Amino acid sequence: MSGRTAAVQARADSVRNRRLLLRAATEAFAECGVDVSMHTIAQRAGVAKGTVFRHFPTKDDLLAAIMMQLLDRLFETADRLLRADDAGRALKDFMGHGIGLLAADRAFCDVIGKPSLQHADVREAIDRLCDTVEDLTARAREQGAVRGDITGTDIVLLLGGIHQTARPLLDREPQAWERFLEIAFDGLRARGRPALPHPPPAQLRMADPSGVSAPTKT
Amino acid sequence: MSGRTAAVQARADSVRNRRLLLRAATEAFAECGVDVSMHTIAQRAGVAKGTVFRHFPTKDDLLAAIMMQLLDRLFETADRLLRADDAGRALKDFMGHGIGLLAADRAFCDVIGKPSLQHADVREAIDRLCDTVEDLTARAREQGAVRGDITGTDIVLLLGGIHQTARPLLDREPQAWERFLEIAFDGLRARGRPALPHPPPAQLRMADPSGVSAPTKT
DNA sequence: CGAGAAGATGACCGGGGGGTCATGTTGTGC
DNA sequence: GCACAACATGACCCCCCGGTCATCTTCTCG
Repeated sequence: MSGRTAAVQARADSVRNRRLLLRAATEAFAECGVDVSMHTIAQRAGVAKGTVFRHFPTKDDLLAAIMMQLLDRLFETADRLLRADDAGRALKDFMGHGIGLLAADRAFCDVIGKPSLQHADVREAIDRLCDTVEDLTARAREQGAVRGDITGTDIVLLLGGIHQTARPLLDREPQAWERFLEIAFDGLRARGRPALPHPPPAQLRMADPSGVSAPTKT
Repeated sequence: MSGRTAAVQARADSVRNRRLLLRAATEAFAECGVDVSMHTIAQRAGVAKGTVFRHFPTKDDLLAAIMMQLLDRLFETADRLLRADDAGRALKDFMGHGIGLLAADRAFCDVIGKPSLQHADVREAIDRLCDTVEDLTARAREQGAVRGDITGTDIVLLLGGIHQTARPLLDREPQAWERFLEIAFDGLRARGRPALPHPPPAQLRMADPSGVSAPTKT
């Protein structure tokens, strides 16, 4: 380890291409969703297809690298809002943030939507995020901002649902989700209403329980 | 036209295969969504791929034929509920019906989700359905069952959204959507709340305004 | 500047999609 | 029962996907 630069020095054009690639992939995934082709991404980055696979062995690796950025940013937001005074406001702000991300990135919707075929990193990041949302929700519940039988999993699920509600309007009215977030949040308050007809959903766990991440020493 | 049977008599095995095909396609689309392959559908029907294309020139034709069945049934339900006394209850029942259909048929979700690349029949059927939902909603609004600034388009959009909310739980808890329908409906009531932050969405029109269906004589 | 290694390239592969068509098969009217 | 039209079949076409690799280019270090 020779101080600043690592032992193996990356070539200048390599790091340049990697940057171009990440930028192009971020944009392409956001616009087109996970089904955008590697060829398209390569074109938008101005490199050949082989170069993409040199930097990211599989499409999943590339997708995971980009999703991790999004998830990390969202996690930071959630973690910061955990320190807010008004827990109800914080929860609603977080939901707005999450829905905004979903509206701006089709690939993010796709990844959140189907838990299959994803990198372990991504799955764990989602789980961490869910944990933080659970805390956010618990605080809102204690402060009476939402009814007592609402869980963090409800909130996580509602993120995708509210975005989906406003999705057909995305082109013409990009802010329409605010309307449906308000409706949903009014439903979450709903003081004096009878108990909800279905029990609270079990917590979503993306990382499979086979002990991939947490070595339980068995 | 020679009474019961048409001038050109269809062969017995042909109508048999057509029936098998429609059954298989209905099931396959419901289970796998619109991306299920024509080969798969042919296999499940017990016929060769060419036979599928003999009965339905393109995949879109087959999909449209099956979606029309669903839409017609849903339209009948909506039309019947229009005659109910309790308009709020009727609206909620209709939403439950629609969400149940979405939960049971992946292709239905896909078709409703993306308005592009669809048959004109399907688009018109969806528009007709939207009109009826508008009526259902107007009655509920007049009876005070939902707040005054809720439109039929809100309801249509919420159908997809509520289903999407419960979708990750579909395998383990197929009825979970009831919970989120209750939350959303509480939000739709929400007496004494401030006005919603975003104006009511414009009515969704699937049939393009180029005058394909309604000859506006221009 | 020269040598060598790291990187970039795009033709190529196997798989799977929707759709076609020459050929073989079968139901039907006379 | 015969002849013919309607029908069924599956090999085939073209396209696009993710991924590979022999070949060529370019950066870097001495």
